Amino acid sequence: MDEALHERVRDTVAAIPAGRVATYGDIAALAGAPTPRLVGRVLREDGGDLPWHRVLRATGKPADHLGGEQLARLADEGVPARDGRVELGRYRWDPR
DNA sequence: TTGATGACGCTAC
DNA sequence: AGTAGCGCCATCA
Repeated sequence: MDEALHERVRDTVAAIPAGRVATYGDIAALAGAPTPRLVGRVLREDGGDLPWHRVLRATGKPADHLGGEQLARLADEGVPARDGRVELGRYRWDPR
């Protein structure tokens, strides 16, 4: 198991500022994960202590099992959702 | 070891 | 714009 990578992903997700969102692909690229699927796996295991609600798919849509829970949290942080979809082009986290 | 599954992404239709 | 198919890597049966 790559605990280093595991921790790297967690750190990256935790680095997402409030009011901003990031895609699984972005997290994978920043954390150096081989595939975005690994990001989802990490969130599934240790997502309890992480702002997982700021992580969306490339389409700007949250994961299916999350329901409106994620959208509600984002809206509370100032990220409005349009028809269950967030405007990535505007709220996408840019780690410049 | 092979096959199937999954908090996904990209391309094609 | 929405749906479908294939690829991706790690874990489990």
